[in-house]
Amino acid sequence: MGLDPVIHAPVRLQIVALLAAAEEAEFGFVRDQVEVSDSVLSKHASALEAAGYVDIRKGYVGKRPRTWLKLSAQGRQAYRAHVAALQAIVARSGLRLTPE
Amino acid sequence: MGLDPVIHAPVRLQIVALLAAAEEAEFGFVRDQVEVSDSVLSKHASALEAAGYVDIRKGYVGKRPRTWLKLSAQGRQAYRAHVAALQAIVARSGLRLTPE
DNA sequence: AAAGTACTTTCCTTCTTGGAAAGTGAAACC
DNA sequence: GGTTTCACTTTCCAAGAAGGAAAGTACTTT
Repeated sequence: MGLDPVIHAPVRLQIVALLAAAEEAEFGFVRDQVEVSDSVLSKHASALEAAGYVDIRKGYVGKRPRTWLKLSAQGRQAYRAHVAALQAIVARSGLRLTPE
Repeated sequence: MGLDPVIHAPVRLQIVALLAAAEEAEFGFVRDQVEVSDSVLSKHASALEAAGYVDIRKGYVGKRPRTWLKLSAQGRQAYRAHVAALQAIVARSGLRLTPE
């Protein structure tokens, strides 16, 4: 039916949509935007990485560790396909998922 | 975050979107469109009814029993809100969930 | 009486999630 | 040097969701 089970969970949809908008996002930024705990984001990020949808990069800001997340090409494509599937479902109802 | 957990599950989203398009739909029609078994549709329909989102009407066609499902006003509103929430999330990514 | 129709319910097993808390490794503080 | 803190990660656990299979229900049809 086209919906991607890896992306469909509410938290993951939010993470992926957020990442789709940016090149890369910091772990802490995503955590705050999506409003989840460290552990929950960490788990979802790992799951998305395992699926090949997200690349996790570790580095430093000054001397402090920092983690960045970004959508892989595969993740971007999967997200687009997922949104298209949502669109197809919602379009059946006559709604358009478009603002205003 | 606005997504309605009752509606969000893939099968339920499909059911609700389908019902949103019509006045009423027959059980068998919905089952075939959504491609689930009798038991799965029956359970989801009951869950949606318990949430107050769907009205289940039983009647006959000739002498054979038949069940119709329809979105309640509350269900329609919840669906609209859910779609708006999806829209809000997806819009962040720059996508629009609009066809073409 | 037996079989079929149109679902409904129960049973059971699996998957997913989330919160809480402990763990890790490096850096900063006293 | 020992203790905290920071930035996550992992483990533990308990709860809820979901689906398939199969049995059940209430009639009707053959």
